[in-house]
Amino acid sequence: MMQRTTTDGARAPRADAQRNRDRILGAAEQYFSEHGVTGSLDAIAKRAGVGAGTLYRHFPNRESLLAALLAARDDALVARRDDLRSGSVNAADALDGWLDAITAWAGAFDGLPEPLRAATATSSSPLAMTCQGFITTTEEFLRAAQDDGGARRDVRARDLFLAALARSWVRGAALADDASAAALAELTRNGWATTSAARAGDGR
Amino acid sequence: MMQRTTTDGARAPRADAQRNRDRILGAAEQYFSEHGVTGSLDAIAKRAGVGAGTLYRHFPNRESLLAALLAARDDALVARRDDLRSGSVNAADALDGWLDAITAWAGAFDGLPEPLRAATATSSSPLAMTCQGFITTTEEFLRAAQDDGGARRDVRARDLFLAALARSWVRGAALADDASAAALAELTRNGWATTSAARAGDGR
DNA sequence: AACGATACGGAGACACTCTCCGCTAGATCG
DNA sequence: CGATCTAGCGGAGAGTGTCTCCGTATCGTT
Repeated sequence: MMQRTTTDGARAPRADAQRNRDRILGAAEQYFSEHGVTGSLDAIAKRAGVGAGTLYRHFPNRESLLAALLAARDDALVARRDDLRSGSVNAADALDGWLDAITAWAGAFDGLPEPLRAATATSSSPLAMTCQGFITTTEEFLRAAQDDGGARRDVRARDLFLAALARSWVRGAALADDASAAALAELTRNGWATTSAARAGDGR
Repeated sequence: MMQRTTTDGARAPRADAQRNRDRILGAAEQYFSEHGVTGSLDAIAKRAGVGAGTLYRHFPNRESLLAALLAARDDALVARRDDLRSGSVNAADALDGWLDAITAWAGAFDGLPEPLRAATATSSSPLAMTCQGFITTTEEFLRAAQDDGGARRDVRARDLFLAALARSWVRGAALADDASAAALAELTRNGWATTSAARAGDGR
């Protein structure tokens, strides 16, 4: 019998490898939830019942582990995007909803915004692709809102993405009570949305 | 001869202690500038030519070292505050200038916004007092701008402070080119300003 | 059953934080 | 100017975490 191959010609993964990978992801999900994204990787390996070497072979560094973890959640965000695309009467509301979704997503684990920001900068991290994708989606929503007259023309999607990340980052501060979260959400929306006289001034 | 005492009766610090303290601060300033605020404390001790114990006696943890470092810069920020208080025609511009000053201040070292945010949350850190002071000042500027009709009434000083910190945090991302910094500045201002005052005058 | 290929595990090298305590060297007093 | 008292020094080392290396176990195939 021929060995099973993946579509791109690589050999199928060994059964135990797949099992370990899943265990690690499960343990990591749990551990990061409890201790934030800076929790000990060795502790995750131990919790998963594998050696440190196994963990690092599957995920060479913290970022790639994080990326794998987030990949599982991508679906939810993509679904949200589709919901917003089809279900919103108002392009500005859709953009707003999308930015909220990103903010929530970036708050999945304590301390997550930091590596996400770093990834957005380096573009050579496993997280970078994910971020880039979401920036692109943000671009679509933004353009629609702009064409609709609901968003200022001098705003860039990348900056809105960063602002969403930043909101999530601030939220990590215990001080940022719920009121702060809401306040910053509104602050941000006021920042990009057009109001009656939307003649944006020159930025000085 | 009487021993020199400080005003509150404590004994004057020993000469070498003072010298070492200064050396540590100098080395830390340099090291943090080069490596960001997460740089190795032991390396700072070595660069300062003192033992690790000496460093930790003077500054029990990273935050207190940071706080001492920032205290030296407080003067500049206070001066800026006074400038803005007296020299601004427009209360909104003054607030804007103050928030810019805070953003710049929080960007003194790479990674500084993170401990500042944490300090703002815990209120039991040496950095917390500094932050609290600046929030209070922000409150003054904000109130003036609100009374002047230049800032929305539903904005809180604390949130503006956090937003300034967040801007500084985003700036740490290499991706955040200069355009992003300016864009976020404007985004923020549009967020809190009333529409009539949204257009920045000579905000400096 | 036998044999590669693949993956496992955990010891250990290295880095960093922070403490402990014997000793040094300022400060003060006679 | 010693003598003495003690604040302050330094660095070894314990604890924790990251990440690698390689002998060994296991999988999948023939």
